[in-house]
Amino acid sequence: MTGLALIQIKSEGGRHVLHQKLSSHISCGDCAIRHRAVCARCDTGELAELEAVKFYRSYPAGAPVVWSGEQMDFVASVVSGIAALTQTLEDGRRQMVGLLLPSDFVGRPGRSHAAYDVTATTDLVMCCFRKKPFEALIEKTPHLAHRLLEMTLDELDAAREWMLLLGRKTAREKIASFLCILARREAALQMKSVGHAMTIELPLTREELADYLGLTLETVSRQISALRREGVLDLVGKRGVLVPDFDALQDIAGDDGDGAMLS
Amino acid sequence: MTGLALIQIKSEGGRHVLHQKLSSHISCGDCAIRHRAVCARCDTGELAELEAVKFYRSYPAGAPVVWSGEQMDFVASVVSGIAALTQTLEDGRRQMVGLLLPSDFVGRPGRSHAAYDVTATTDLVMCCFRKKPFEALIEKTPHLAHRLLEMTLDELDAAREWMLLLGRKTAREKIASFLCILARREAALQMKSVGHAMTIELPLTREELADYLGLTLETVSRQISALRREGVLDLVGKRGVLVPDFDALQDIAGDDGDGAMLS
DNA sequence: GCCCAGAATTGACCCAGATCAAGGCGGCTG
DNA sequence: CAGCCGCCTTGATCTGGGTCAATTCTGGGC
Repeated sequence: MTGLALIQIKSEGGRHVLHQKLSSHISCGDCAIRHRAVCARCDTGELAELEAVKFYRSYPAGAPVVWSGEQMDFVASVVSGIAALTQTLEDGRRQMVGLLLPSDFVGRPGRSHAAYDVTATTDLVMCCFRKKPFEALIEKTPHLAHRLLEMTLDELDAAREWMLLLGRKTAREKIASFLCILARREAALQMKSVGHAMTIELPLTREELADYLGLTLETVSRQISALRREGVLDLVGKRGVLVPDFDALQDIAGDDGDGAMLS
Repeated sequence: MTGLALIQIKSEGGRHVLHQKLSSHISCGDCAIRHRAVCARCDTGELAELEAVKFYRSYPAGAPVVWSGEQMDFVASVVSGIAALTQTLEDGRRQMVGLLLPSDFVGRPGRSHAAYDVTATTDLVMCCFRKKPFEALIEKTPHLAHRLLEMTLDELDAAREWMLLLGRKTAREKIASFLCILARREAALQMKSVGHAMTIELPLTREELADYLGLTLETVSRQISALRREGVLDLVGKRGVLVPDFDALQDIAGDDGDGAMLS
C-alpha cells in the first residue's frame, strides 16, 4: 500500500506529498474546515487540546484508509478530497454506504475496530485524532460532543434519504438525484444559486457510482448516456457534467427538492 | 411482542385506552425501558428533571403519530409497541426508513418539524418530553447527551446495514435478513441463545414489510411461501413464524452473521 | 355460527435492470 | 510512436421482481 501511495501521489502536484503521514502541521486556526468540522464550536482552549492530539495523513486516490474489522486507533475529519464507506457481502457484492466530503467525520468514539471499508476515491487529506484522548475530550467538552451529535444526526438523515433512493427509485431517478445533490453542494460552496447552468465534477468512477446507487456500472453508463441524448446534461471529458437546466434535472430526480445535503 | 403490547395497554385500565394522552404517570424508576432508553445513564436527580417534563401518549395500531413536515413539539422514547418511520415520493412510492422498538428514540433535538411520517404499527405507548426543556437538559446533562449520541450512532450503523440490504440483496435474502434480526432480538430479550427452534411474531403486515424491504407485497408473500415450501420456516397464523433452524435462515440471509441488532 | 372486510396467497405476464460480450478512447510508459 | 491498461460505452439477451387480477384465508363483530 505504501508503494502504491508513493507512485500515484504525484498527481497532487508532486512536491512534498510523498509520505502518508505528513510532517506539516497546519494550525487549526488556519484550517479550511475549521468552522464546519467536528471542531466547529470549540473555543481557543479546546482547539489547543485537539491540536495536541492531532496529526495529518494523506492518501492517494484509490488507496484504502482502513478495512472493515481492522483495528482503528484514530478518528478523523476529512480535510480535502473524498472518501467512501463501503460494505461488502461475501460473494463480492458491494454497497457504498456513505461518501465523506471535506469536514465530514470518520470513525466512532467508543469502538476500536472499523465497521466499514474506508477508501480514498480522490487524493485525500485527513486530520486524525488519537482515539483515546479524543474520547476523553468528548467527555469533558460539551462543544465537541454536541457538534458530533449534530453531525451524526445529519448523517442519519442523509442515510435515510439514501434508503429511499436505494429502495424505491428507478435507475434514472437515482442518477438524477445524485447529480442534484452534487450540484446543490457545489452551488452552496460557491455561494451561487442553483438553477443556472453549472458544471459538476464527478468524484467517482462509473463503478463506484454504481456501488453508491445500488446499480451496475453498465446501467449507470446507459442512464447517463440517455440523459445526455435528451439534453438534460452534457459530458465534459469523463468526469465533468454540464447541467444546463437544474430544474429539469430535479424533476427527473423525483423528490420534493429539499433533499438532504450531502454533508 | 404485539400481544405483549396489547396486554400492557389493556392492563392499564381498559377504558381510556382510546384516548391519545394517558392520564397515568409511571414513575421513571419503575419504567421497563429505564436502562436502555435515552435516560439510561441519568442519575436520580437528572431523572427527576426528565420526569417533570414528560408525559405519556398511546396510539392504537395503525394510527399516525406525526406526518412528515408537521410541527412536532416533543421528542419521545418508545415504551411499548412498535412504530415505523417512512418516507414517501410524490407518486406514492413508500420506503420505511426505520423501525422503532421499545427504548428507541424519536425526534430530533433542534428541529421543530418532523422529517418523516411516524406511524404506530402495533398498539404503541410513548414517553414524550416537551422539546424545549428537553433541549435545555441536553445542554447541561452530559449523561443524556452522551447516551443520545451513542443511540444515534447505533441508528446510523443500522441504517447503513439496511442500505446494503436495500441496494444489493435479493428478495429472498431480504426476507431472511429481516427474520434473522427479529430472531436475534427475540433471543436477546429472552436471554436464550439463537440456534434452537424459535417462534417470531411479525410486527408488520406484508405490505409494511414490503415497504421496509424495498419490495412489493406480492414478492414478500411469494418469498415467504417459498421459504415455507423449503422447510426453512413455518407459519403460525398470519403473523407467527416458526424457525426450526436459525443457522439455515442465516445462511440464506447472506451476511456474515453479526449484523446490526435492531435497536 | 355466519358474515364480511382486510390481509394474504397465487397465477399470468411483462419490463427495468442485470449479465455477458465486444469494442472505443484516452493517457501513460517504454 | 506503439502498445497497453483502465475506464467507459454500447449491444444482445436473460431474469428477478413488478404489475394486474383473481381467489382464498382469517379473525372479529353481530
